[in-house]
Amino acid sequence: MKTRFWLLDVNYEVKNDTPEIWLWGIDESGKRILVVDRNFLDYFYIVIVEGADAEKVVKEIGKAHYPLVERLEVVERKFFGKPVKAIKVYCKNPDVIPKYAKTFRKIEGVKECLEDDIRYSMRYLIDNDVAPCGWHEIEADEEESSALTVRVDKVYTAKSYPNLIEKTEVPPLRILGFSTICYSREGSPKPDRNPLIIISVATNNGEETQFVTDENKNDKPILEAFMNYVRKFDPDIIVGFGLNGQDWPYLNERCKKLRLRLHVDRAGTEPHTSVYGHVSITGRANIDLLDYADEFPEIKVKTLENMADYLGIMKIEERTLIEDVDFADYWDDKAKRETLKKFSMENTRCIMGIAQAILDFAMQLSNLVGLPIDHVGTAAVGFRVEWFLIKHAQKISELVPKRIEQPYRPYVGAIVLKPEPGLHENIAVLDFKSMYPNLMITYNLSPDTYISPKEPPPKSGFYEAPEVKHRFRKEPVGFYKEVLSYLIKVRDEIRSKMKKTAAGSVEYRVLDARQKAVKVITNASYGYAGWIGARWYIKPVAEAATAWGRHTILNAIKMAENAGLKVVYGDTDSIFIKHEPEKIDKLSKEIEEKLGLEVKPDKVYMRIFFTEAKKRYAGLLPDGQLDIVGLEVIRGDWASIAKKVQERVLEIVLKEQSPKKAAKYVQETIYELRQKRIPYRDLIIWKTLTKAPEEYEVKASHVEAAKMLMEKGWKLSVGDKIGYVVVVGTGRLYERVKPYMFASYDDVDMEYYVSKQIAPAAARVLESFGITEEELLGSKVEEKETRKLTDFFGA
DNA sequence: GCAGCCCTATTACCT
DNA sequence: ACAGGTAATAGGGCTGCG
Repeated sequence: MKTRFWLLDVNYEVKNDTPEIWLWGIDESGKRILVVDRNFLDYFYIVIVEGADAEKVVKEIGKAHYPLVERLEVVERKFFGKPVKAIKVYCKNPDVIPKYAKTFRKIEGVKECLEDDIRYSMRYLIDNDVAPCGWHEIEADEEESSALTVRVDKVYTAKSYPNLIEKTEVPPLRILGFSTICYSREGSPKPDRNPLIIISVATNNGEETQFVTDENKNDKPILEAFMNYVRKFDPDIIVGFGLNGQDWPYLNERCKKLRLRLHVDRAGTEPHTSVYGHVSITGRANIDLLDYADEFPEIKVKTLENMADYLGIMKIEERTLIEDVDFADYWDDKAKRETLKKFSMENTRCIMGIAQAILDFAMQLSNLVGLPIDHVGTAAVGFRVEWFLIKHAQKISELVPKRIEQPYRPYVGAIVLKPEPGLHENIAVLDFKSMYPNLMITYNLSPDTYISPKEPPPKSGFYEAPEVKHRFRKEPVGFYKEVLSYLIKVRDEIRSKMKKTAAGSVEYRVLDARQKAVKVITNASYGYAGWIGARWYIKPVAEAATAWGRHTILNAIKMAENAGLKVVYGDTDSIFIKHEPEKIDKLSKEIEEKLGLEVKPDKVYMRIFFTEAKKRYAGLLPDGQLDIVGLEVIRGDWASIAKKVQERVLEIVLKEQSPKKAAKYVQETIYELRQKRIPYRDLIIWKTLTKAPEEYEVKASHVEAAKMLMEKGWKLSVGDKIGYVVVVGTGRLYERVKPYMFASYDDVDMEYYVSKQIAPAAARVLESFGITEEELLGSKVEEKETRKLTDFFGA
């Protein structure tokens, strides 16, 4: 019978050298199903040396008799666009492939083995055009009494391969979110000594539950209760914040210690860490929302509360936040324990809210890229692009290259113009639409169209990049060009469909998530091309893209100037010019005609302020919004107080055009700070630990703060953000810092924040208007104070 | 011993 | 573990002072 299902998760098992693909899905009636497919043979390729005899290699392998080789097939494929002869080696057991590939490489006439590094489950998805988070139809028999002990409504045996069907909707899914609190007085909790004291769970049917230990902090019962709850609710998706790095490893270890089996999946196995460091829970999708925090660069410190605040789920001001250091105190103090419980439940509520905001995107990304939803989040951008490419390579018979370790060789990038410092009125921004992807399309820049210097020019012609002189065939259409054209076309289609869909409807939301996913992959394509870790890395491809980019913008600038439009700034693919609508209109048309790339008039600033520096400016938009770029306001490594002051200064300067008023405001804030009336949180400075503390060549504040945390038992790792404050004392700056949780307000050195935070941030703007840092430094305010006193005494 | 200079390490931004 | 271009701060080495 035919069955239609939406694919949630995939895994494989090997039984007696026979592999089985397990497709976990939800059918149209909402039943949870498992389809077992035993029909698909795994394989890899042997590439034959040019001119060598493939049949001879086939015979050679046959002679040695490899029992797990099922079949050999001589095929024609392409490798970097060039035709190659290859042998497709079908194997009974996918797990022997790496070993066989290694062995066969040594046979005479064999150039190399390829695609032996593609996992069986991914191979299955790619070859059969099966997409996670998408609908499929399959011919399958129901197993009446399955021998499998799996938690689903129905088990099927596949009789055909699945067929992709067009259907955008997502079936109703059961979603469970949870967060945990551990008890520790010795720094970071460790599973062998510290119990879990609270587990807060919520589900998308509105249920909220807390599992809280007794006075003895005996967590065995609550762990059992939690697992029972999960199995009973039987979620399709489990969400949390920091699940892969924190919760699951901790739960795993803790259960081991308590001699419990961590059983939360649909097949009776334990959660296990898999590719890209994601934790896999068989039959369910385990989604760590922390992985999606990177999609929001505005969130500087990637914490649950910051993310929830940013997404408008729960405002920080409306919460009582409790630091990890204080968990034990809150628990031990009966009066405060309820606050801790409330905090924990709120965390889970935040998780459910964020999940709602992100799941559509995650599903669309998974569906587009082809990686199962639980992998796609943990996979770095480069790998997402790569899987999308691999999926496409299969369709055009292009073999997937091996990842080769390469030395880092830098190349020249984009052009940035020096701005015309100071204030400007009515400035329009003209942007090239997706410049790099479009350049790659226009000039057919691709790994498979590149002509190396030793090759003769092809008859069908070639494009030669300016400056760097790299050549690319005009024909045939390159791999990248094909993929990028498809992405751009699809995104346009989605967006026009969105216009016909009611904004706010479910379909609209899904479409919007889809177009965002497409955009993310499109925009990352140039970066991928220049990434030395890329399987399809060919430096000249990226180098030619930037060369054409420089050529394009320099020409655009020339045209603007010839049209009598002064260019006041520009960066990579944008030019900032005086807003003269008719001239700009004409210019846009000329650029499109002569340079073959689309431009779009972007913003028009009523007023814009440029510093002396590139990449740092602030503009006032017609709706009164400030657009701040590169300045301290948007940097995460400045104290909030300095950022707030600078933002207000910019607002006064741009809206009221009164630098004097701004200066006065700065002096007042400095006064407030010295009076200790500025909240402590506004004085914390956050910096990322980019390597292990001992690897630093020079002493640095955040590293010293990190060391103090580690000494007190806190586990820190590379990538963590360290929050610290500067305290009073002598010596170097790094000798006067403390992790913010360890210092008190009275320790803080206000003069540091005056002279090294507020003053420079404000002066960055105000010095353009003749107000120096010294003037801001509060001397006048102090004078006033002193004068008052002298006046008093003098009277 | 330290101010002043210059260079480098470090971080986080822009497109 | 997508690219290069850029700004800004603090550390650290060195010179030269007296």
